[in-house]
Amino acid sequence: MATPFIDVLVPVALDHTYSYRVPRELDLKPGDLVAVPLGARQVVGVVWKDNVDIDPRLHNRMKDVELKLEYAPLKPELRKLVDWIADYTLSPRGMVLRMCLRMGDLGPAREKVGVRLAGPPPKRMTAARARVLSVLKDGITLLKSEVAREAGVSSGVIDGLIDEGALETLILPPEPVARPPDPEHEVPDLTDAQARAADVLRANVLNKAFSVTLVDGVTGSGKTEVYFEAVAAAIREKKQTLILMPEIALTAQFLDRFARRFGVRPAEWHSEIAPRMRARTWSAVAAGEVSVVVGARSALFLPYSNLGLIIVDEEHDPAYKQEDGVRYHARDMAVVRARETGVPIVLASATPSVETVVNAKRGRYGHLHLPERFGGQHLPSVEAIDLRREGPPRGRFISPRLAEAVKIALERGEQALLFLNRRGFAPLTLCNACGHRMACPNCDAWLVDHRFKRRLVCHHCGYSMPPPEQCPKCEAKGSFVAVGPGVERLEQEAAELFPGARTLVLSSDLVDTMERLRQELDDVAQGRFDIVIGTQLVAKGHHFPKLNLVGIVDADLGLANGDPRAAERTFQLLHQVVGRAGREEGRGYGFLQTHQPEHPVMRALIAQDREAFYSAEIAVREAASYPPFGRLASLLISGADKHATESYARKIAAVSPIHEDVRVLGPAEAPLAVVRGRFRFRLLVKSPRGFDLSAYLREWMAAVPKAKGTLKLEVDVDPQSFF
DNA sequence: AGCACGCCGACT
DNA sequence: GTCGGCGTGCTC
Repeated sequence: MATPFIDVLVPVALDHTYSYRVPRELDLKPGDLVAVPLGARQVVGVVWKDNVDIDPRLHNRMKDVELKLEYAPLKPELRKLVDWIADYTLSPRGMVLRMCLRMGDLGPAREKVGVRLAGPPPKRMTAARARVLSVLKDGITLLKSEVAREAGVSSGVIDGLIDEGALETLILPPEPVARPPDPEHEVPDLTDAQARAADVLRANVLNKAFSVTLVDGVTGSGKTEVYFEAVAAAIREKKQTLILMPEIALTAQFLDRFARRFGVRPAEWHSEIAPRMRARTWSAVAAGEVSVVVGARSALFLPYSNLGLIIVDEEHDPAYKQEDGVRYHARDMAVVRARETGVPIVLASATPSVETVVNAKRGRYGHLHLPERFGGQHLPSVEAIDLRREGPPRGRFISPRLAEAVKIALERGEQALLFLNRRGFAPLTLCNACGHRMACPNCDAWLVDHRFKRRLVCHHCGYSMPPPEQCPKCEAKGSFVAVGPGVERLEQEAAELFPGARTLVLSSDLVDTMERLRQELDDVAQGRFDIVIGTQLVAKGHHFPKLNLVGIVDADLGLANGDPRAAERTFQLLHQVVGRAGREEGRGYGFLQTHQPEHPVMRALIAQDREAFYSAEIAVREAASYPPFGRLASLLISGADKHATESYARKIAAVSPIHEDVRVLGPAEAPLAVVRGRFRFRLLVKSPRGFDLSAYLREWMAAVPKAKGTLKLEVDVDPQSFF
């Protein structure tokens, strides 16, 4: 029986559901997708509750459900996830639902028209017509455009043949979003350690219950091969698998790797999928027609009809944290989704996050360790170059020892990678006459000199200006000097040190399309360059068979910023970069240029003693009650006026609920005190592990005066970045 | 007067 | 998030 009233959650910034009347002819149940009027518009929402009681005061305001959409209803597990994430992150439930409903526009499906032979050949035969008929011989059906291309004729020739009745047209069914993967397509030979790990994961999949397993192994140890066996098991069980990847830049080559193992590419999901494909993928996932989805964090919110396994690749990657809108960590929410759905989840990384390592040590997560590189490869040997004793000459950034090592590598016909996580030419432009530093007018940051683009650029707000002819302060002409290195400057230095070497700079601001980047990475892999100078971009994915030497130009960069996760991030990044060396031929070498070779991060990298780093870092976290030994939340208060912002921040701090377990620190100026012309203050909330920080924050937020004017308050539970 | 723009509150 | 209402201030 149709219920008279239902509650609908709409994808807008509202935490509460709205009630609607149900027209007699509609039968609606929780999870159903409906179109409802909202203000002047119509939106797609989801029935959250049926048979609801209505506040009589609402009766004259209530509207009717417009229609029910022909999609599978959102399952209870996904609706629970929406509620859970909204509750945890203090976001409006409607905004979390919105992430589930980003399904693009299905619109009227564009029909693909195929043609095939029919009836007698045409009366007048021409060479062009004969070619068309021969392309279509044996009665095969091809797309009109394919026939035109293969026969080398214009579509007019084909249309003519259709008009005469020699060909007939038919509407082709749309290509499926993804063909079914074949779990037996190319079963790999696994080492003993890999096979044992694969057995455990397969058993977890067959067990069909919630479990978390860390698969932990150095680059090249075959983590992917191992978890592919779990995926194969899920496919055999007719269950869907979600494989989360930190960035879309990585998915392209991953899809090929998947295709080698399973014979077909999986479905793909990220922000750059075109609307029509999005819509088709969304409904295919909901209908259970897709068995494996590879995607960025938003793929977590797809309406899987039959989810049986989740994989989080590179689980430590900071890109999993969404920093705007709903602030959630996709790895953590994936664990929640696995729990809500009752399925296994695999976290894979060569350098797992400290949180995950601690969970594994405590026995909450299973732990599979893959100790060795595949095919007997060795890990690169790593040495420190102490910049205090053997640094480069003034104004140079490549030390003599590193330069020598690069020369030797080049003589051997090997490639070298110089890693510097800094875009542009120089991070600071300084007037030699008066000491003036070129700063961003909108942010608390220096302008970065980008010589290729001939501009000074702010990396926080995008402001840019041409390099000034004269100092804006003392008006001296030609007095500016570049201070510090960026990748562009390294290229200049490399050109002087290694004349004749073919050098490529890889940096996100120099790449315009993913296609181009892929091409360049491929060129490197093919050995068309001798020296690669790169930022973060080169840390991931692609492997370069001829690369044997990695030089970290400034290993200390990133350690100095006072972020509690700085050491972990630096370790993960440098480990990953150094791991680029020697993956295929010979033994790789890594050099760390550092001012602090005794730092635990450097020591662990040099001794190849990962465990030493984790124990040191875990001890630091435990002593400071930092995550995972305590919990953090950050409140960022920003506004156009410094005093108004600070006083609002103080008001917020003043109404924080008193709780013996909770400490509220601040307000203090945020590390980047001004961004995009907005002043920023921060409050930090510390609580013990296991404390319900969300409930505490909700109680607090209820007492906070509403932000007026340009003031803004953002809450971040489990913040990852402290800028 | 007519309208562009920004701020606010409501949206069942 | 998005729209409309309303006030402010500027232009034809």
